[in-house]
Amino acid sequence: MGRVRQTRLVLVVDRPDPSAVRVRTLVPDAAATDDPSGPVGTTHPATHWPDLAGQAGGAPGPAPRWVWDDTNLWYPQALAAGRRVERAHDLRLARAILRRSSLTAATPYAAAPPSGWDELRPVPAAPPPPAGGVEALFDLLPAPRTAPALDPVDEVRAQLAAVAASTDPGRLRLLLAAESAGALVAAELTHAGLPWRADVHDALLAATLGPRPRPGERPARLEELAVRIREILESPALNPDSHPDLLRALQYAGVGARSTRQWELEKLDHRVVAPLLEYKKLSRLLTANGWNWLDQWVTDGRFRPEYVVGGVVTGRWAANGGGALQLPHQVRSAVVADPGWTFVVADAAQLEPRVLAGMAGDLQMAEAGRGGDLYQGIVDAGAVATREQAKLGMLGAMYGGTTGESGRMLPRLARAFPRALELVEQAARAGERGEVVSTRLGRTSPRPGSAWQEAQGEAYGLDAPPDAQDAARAQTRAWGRFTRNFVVQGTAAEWALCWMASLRTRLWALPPATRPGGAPAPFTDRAHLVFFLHDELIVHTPAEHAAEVAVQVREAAAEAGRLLFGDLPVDFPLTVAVVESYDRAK
DNA sequence: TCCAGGGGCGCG
DNA sequence: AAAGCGCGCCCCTGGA
Repeated sequence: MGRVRQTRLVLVVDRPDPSAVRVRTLVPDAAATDDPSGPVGTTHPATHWPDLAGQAGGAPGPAPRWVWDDTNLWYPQALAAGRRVERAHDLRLARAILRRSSLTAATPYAAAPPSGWDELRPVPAAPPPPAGGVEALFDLLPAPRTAPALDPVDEVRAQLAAVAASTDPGRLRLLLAAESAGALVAAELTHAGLPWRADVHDALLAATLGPRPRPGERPARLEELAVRIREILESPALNPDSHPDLLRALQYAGVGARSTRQWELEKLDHRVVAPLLEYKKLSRLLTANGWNWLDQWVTDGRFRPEYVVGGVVTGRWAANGGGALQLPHQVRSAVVADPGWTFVVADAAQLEPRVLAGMAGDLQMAEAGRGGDLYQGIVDAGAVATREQAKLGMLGAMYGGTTGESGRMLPRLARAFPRALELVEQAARAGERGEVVSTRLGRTSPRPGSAWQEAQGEAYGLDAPPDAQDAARAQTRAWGRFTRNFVVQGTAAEWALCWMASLRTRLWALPPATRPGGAPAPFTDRAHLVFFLHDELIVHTPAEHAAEVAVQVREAAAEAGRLLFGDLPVDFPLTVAVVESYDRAK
């Protein structure tokens, strides 16, 4: 880009003592230059930090980048007070990346002994305030817990220096920006919540399980099934929830089950199988997403899980509470847009193999994925005969599968797409040697644990037991499968972060609904993200803006592709659906 | 009575 | 059809 960038303020916020919030200014922005040595600017004593966020955010020129120890300690309060932050740098998340990245391995930052910054654990996001009570409630929110000894100005300078001294500052800078943007999105997702119709959910449960039972009792439908199972197995005291109990009863009745797993039971020819599978299915619905779940997780028509950014080793998000990333398709009909609003549900098609094509620079695979269905493209390229074979084969390549149809496809795929297949093979070999691997942007896998190392050493000692070598070999392969998958899953997670970060900015530029809501609405008065699931997201939007949102979602995906892979011609097509409820997508 | 771990299953 | 990767959460069991 040829244009001159305007200086973006970097504002470092912390709470050195309980009575004051301190905001210090660093210039220039980390994104504009690698120079971390700007002077420390003014200090603003304050007790009401969202006002500062609001003032700084309203200043002319580019919005500042806020630097803080942990997004969850600062941002939920600002959101509750109606303030939106445009850019951030989360020191805890950035540190976790930089301390382990192979790109910074040669820097003093990576070599330094552990400090208090390494001990920071994710904190739960502050729960959103109940509707109406915002101003009064705000000052009661707990104080941020920054340890006084940990100076965020020192830390951010050290991080910027590490990035500048790394083997690829551009990639790391993008990764840190994306990770922090993800932290903002995660806080906003919790703040906004996923629209959830408790009445629809309750009706669904009642239709499937029977009316809500008294605490401690089984719903009627489930109880009927339990009775039938006991009759068929002639085991009057059987508790079908107890695996050992159930397995014993199955064996005693001569059913021939080796476990109580669904797919094992399905293979058996016995009249207990049908009611038992039905019982397990309904039981799962009841315990995982039944009335208790509804009571605990849905309030004011919103499901507000807590997302844990970087909670998975690969860089994927995890979630706490409510099983947010495991929402069964069975209950998605309860996810209903508000009146006058609608959902735009977008899903990145075959994200992981596309990311692999990009990383490997595999132009043949990129060509196979041009525009449409990558798996069909693999068939059309003549590599395999059917779409299902292409899918199984690619999954096997990325997960390390060796058996069955999946394994049989590997040689053909390797012939057609040598670069892509070679990349995952290399990653697997590195893992088997105990080495680390890295994603496109530089997130690096952990080293195997000490138990792994010891098992490797012991297996080849003089007095090693005969099966120690087998066990060690199995562990070796398992770690290879992990590193093989790490590069793909981790890079896909980076793509998704860039996608969301770009979309977040684009949605903010859209107009508010013509009929705004009542409560403070830093961003929920217009199209906004309400759900994220690895390669899929949901935007809740005023119905009149849905078409524009669909355009922006696609453009954000294209932008994410360019950010990760530059001019390499890898497409990232989306499946986009404009729907009133989540179950109507796909 | 508490808690770790296994079995199982939901999601990508 | 599960397998090969990554998760969270449920129930139950068995040991402290």
